[in-house]
Amino acid sequence: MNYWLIKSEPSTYGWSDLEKDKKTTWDGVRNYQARNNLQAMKKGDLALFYHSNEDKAIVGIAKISKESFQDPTTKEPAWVAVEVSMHKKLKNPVGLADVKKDRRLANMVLVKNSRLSVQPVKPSEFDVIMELSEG
DNA sequence: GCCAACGTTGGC
DNA sequence: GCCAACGTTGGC
Repeated sequence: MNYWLIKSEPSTYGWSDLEKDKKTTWDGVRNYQARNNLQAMKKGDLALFYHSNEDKAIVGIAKISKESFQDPTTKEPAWVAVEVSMHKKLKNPVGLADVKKDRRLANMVLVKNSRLSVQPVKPSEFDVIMELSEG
């Protein structure tokens, strides 16, 4: 089981949208590194759901419910999408500032390469996020 | 709204 | 194959 972090601007598609939809197609990724991460996702993997720009916080956990397939928003075979389902809302959002404050998370991709929209997360990092979300 | 960081494009 | 120019993302 692998862990990931997916980013979205809440005004474009936020956690509340996923709660309403229950599941959604994670498409529109046009970055090779992010694409490679999408392709590496396995059914049942968990992904932290991060709100960029407005919130700057991890707000929930999504579950990969369908492994990578052709991105329906383009004909170019280079790009793929996955389907994610609503899994669990965090008790408390974990803000970017909280992540940066915690020494155990100093090497998170979110900190090191904040622009990457689909990131791998280490199990140990995932555990720390869970701990922080408990308040 | 600004700008730094990063990725991509295209001329040479 | 290098690198300057440009566009985009996202934190502040």
